[in-house]
Formats: sequence, C-alpha cells, structure tokens
Amino acid sequence: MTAPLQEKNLLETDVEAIERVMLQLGWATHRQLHQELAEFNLTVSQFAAMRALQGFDEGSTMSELAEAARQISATMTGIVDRLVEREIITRQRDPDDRRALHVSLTEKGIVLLEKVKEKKRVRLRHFLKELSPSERKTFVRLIGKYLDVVYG
Amino acid sequence: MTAPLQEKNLLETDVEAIERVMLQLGWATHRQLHQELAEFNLTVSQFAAMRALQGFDEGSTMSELAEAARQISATMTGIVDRLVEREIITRQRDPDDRRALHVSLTEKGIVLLEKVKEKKRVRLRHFLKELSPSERKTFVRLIGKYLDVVYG
DNA sequence: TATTGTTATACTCTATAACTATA
DNA sequence: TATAGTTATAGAGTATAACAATA
Repeated sequence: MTAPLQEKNLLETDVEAIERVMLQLGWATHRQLHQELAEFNLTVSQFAAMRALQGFDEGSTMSELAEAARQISATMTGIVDRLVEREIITRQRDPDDRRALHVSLTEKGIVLLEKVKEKKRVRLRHFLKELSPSERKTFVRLIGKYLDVVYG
Repeated sequence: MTAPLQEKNLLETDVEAIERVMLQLGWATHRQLHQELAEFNLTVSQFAAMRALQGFDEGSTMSELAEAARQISATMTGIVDRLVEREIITRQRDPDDRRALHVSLTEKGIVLLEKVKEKKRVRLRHFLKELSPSERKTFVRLIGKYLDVVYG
C-alpha cells in the first residue's frame, strides 16, 4: 500500500481531463479538416495518403503506402484510383518486379499539398502567438510523447 | 522592422513542427479510434454523436445534436437511425412542438459509452505515468488553448 | 412564411473475401 | 506456393437539394 489514496484520485482526475480534451481534439480536428479539404476537392483519407507519400523520398509501393497511411491495400486501391484520375499521383509498374506498383506525387500533387498545408499554417501561427517559446517546445514534446506512448 | 529575422525563422520552425505533429496526431487518433470502435460495432461518427448527447443533461433535439457533433441534420438523421435501431438512443416527438424530436441515450447506450471510454483510459494511464503532475496540467492547458484558438 | 427534420441522390470510405498476375 | 495488388460486395458517412409537417 505505497500509493496514497489522494495521489491515485489525482491521477484519475487527470485521466478524465485528458480523455475529454483528446476526444474533443480528435473529432474537432477531423471535422475541421474534412471541411477545409472540401474546398480543394480532397477527402481526409486522400490527404493522409498524399502526406504519407510525401514521407517517401522516392515514392513507394502500394503496400508501403497503405501501411504508412494506416489503411489496408484494398482500401488504398480506391483512394489511389481517384488521385491518379485527377493526376495528383502516378502509379506505374515496377519493371524489376512486375507484381509491384510504384506510386508517387506528381508536380501538380506536390503543389496542391503545399497549398493545403499553407492554409492550415495560418491558424497555427495564431495559436503559436499565444504561447511563449518554451511553451511551444513543451507542446511539441508532449504531443510527441503522447503519440509514442498511445500509438507508438 | 521591429521583428528580427531570427525570431521570425524560429516561429516558422515551430509552425512546421506543430503542423507535422498535429496532422499526425489527427490521423492516428482517427484511425486508431475507428479500429477500436469496430470491436463495439460502432463508427467514429456514432461515437461522436453519443458523446455529444452525453453533454446534454436532458437529451437534445436533432438540430442541437447535429450542431454539437459538427454534422448537418441530414447526416445526423442517418447516424441516429442506426443508433435507434440498436436501442442505444431514443428519438421521440416533442409534444409541445410537434416538428421537433427529443433524442437521448438509453441505459444501454450509457453503459456502452462508459465501456468504450474505460477501454481508452487504459492507454491514457500509461501516457500519464510518463509525465510529472505539472506536465499533466500543462498538457491539458495547452491542448485546451489549441482547441480555443484553432477551433473556437 | 419560417422552422424542424427527413428523403432522394451521388460519391467516398471501409473491411472482407475472392481473384489475377507475377515471383 | 507465396506475394503484390485489384475487384466484388455490402454497409456507413457525407453534402446537396427537394420535400413534408408543424409553427
């Protein structure tokens, strides 16, 4: 019985506070993004795929992309179909292994992605102005830790 | 020319860091929740509606619920249809204004919601153990500020 | 007329299972 | 046989526009 009752209750209070704020954040983020992306005729899943693709220097295969975007490959096929049709990404057979496909952002896709991101940065700058430099660092560090522990 | 160049660049560095981490957080949260909820046969939108409903002490109308869950009413009709069918919520005519409907969680819905939340709390406790008490307060405060500034 | 909510429509996302082509 | 990826299918979410019922 080393943990005092009071300490345990304090932990639970924090758990509930963080649960509430993170669920709220998750849904607000998703809906806001959904609406902002509509202006660019993009869905949240398409945007996630584009971002994942940007993470690969030389493009990727379908299965690598699916994993990076947290989708199964059957789902990714449909998402990629629609992005290819709009010339936002390309999908080509790998000549060395003709089962595999090589996927990458087109120039048009890179420009579009940057445009969307720049729009989001406007809001972020408002937020950052409310924080001190040390609070900014702390924010990034704590979110990073959250990602590691909760989704890592 | 009061803002030194160096200071501006530091701000932009933070903007990019937070942009990256928040987009990552948003998508990871969404996909993780989607998968966790599948176990309960719930979708993320249904869960958001249930949470929004829980925020009203006495239930709400369809339009209040739609606004709280960040949906339009046509979309909310479908989401509520499926939750009513499973007896997770109830939807009844308001006798005082027969255009309006009164929606609220059933006992079964309350129990289910609590079960889902408790499952998520397990992960949160792991996260909180990694933080000091003051870091916990800071985390909640900064996320709250983010919600205010970015989505408020 | 204005408000509350639903219906019809079209498109996208999602998972599962079965399939094709290549290794 | 094993792997990479697609297709078929069924259900859910989403916005728009048109609609019905009530105020």
